[in-house]
Amino acid sequence: MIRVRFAPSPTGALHIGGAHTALFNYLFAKRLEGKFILRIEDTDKERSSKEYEEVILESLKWMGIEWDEGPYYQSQRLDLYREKANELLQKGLAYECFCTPEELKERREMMVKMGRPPKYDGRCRDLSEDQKRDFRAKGLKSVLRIRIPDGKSFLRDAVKGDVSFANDSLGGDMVIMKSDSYPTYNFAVVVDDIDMDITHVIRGDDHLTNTFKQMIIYKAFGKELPKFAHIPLLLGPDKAKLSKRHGAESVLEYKEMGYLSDALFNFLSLLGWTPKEGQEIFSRDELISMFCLAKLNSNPAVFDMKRLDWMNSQYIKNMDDQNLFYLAKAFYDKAGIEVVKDDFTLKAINLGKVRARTLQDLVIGTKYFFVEPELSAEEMDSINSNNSTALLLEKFLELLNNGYDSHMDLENKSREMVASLNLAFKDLVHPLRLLVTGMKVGPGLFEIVDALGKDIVIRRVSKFLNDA
RNA sequence: GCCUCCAUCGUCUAGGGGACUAGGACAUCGCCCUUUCAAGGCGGAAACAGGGGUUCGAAUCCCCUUGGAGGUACCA
Repeated sequence: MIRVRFAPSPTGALHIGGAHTALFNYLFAKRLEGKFILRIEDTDKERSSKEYEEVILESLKWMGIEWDEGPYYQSQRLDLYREKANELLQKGLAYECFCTPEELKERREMMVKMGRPPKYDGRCRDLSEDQKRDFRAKGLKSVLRIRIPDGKSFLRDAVKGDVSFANDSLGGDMVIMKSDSYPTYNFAVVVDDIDMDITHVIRGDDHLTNTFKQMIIYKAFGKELPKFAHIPLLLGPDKAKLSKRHGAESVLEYKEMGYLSDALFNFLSLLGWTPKEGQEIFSRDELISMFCLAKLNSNPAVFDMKRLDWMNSQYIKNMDDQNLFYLAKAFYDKAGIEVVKDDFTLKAINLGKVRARTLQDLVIGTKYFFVEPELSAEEMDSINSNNSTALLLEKFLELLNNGYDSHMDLENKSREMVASLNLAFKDLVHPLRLLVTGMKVGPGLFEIVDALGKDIVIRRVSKFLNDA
């Protein structure tokens, strides 16, 4: 049974990079009918918060990344880590260290200054019982460090291929239990991954060094390694690791901007992976059925908003009007526009969806269906500047009152009318559009008029004619 | 500094020794359509970082250089 995990730490919202990692874990698990486990890594007492944790769960749900097990909380598994750490202590594979953070920092800086790589010097490796007693008597708290053996470690990574790493450059014997008797990240991860029978660890490239540290811990426990897959990081336009500096980065922010979960899911899947040449739009099921770890790219990808916009617009324009309504409802609400699901609203959505990149765009582009447009003085002037406008509008209202079969029919009748007056068609269309929608751009005018209905159009046009 | 990873159009990528005149998509430009803006259709411009090898033959394999990224904590 394949078992993978996504293990965010609740020290911030779920960001796009995290979602990308979660997504690949999810696709992999689904493809091989395995389990996707969610684990909250909240061993940083200072920075972890319940709020962030909730945001992460909500983000995953919105993305449609459902977990099969968990969430497990590391903060509730402290006894296990202590027990396992003690095991290593008993075996002599770990030892107590009384160096203070200040001392360590000082020594590190010194080493860097001397042009040497910063590394713990192992001075507490072989303390005598007397020495330890002295330290404790002075009130010093100890951490537990694991001994890092000499030599080189080899990793067969599912996406990177073979990587080797000298244990010597791992930074010296590493801390596994902090002085507050909480486990460190690397230790808790390994204890949990072993305990939870994780078979494949799929995580960001930035963990590559951690993997080599963790391999030491696996070895200390005499456990088999899971398969590792380090997927490339997502980059911002400046090619640096995607972060807050690049603007929107949290998953929920994309939701609020009006991106569809399906579109983001699709878009993120194609960052670092090509399921099939010549196709860009894939359903979740297609992505799951085609997923293959070995086909992931090993080079990092830039997160391109323009491409996301395009993909989102594809999903919007191909979605049926009813479903789009359900998704857009929240955005109308937020804009203070009251909408109900009726033919009128669905027609508005149908006309608007072709030119919307986001749900926000859709709301802006269909607002005039629900709210009387307001024209600026400048726009009024532009309408008034042509002295045949009033005549054209009056004639148009007559046509409208006389009835028509379809928007095509109405358009033909309008063209004939304008031609009979020897005037230009655009002199009718542009002012009419502005009066009816308050905008200079949008769907076909006669489709709008038809969808809006006679009453609304007559009201908006007459208001202008009467004021003039 | 040291360690590790990475390197094809601006961006996402196809490519795993000859099918490459390097293909597709987004973005961009032009044209068509047209009452506008989109959408759609058609077309254009646009890349193998550089240098050495290996080979009859290299975008593809190896090495070096350069560039970029990540890591280097009692953070995760």
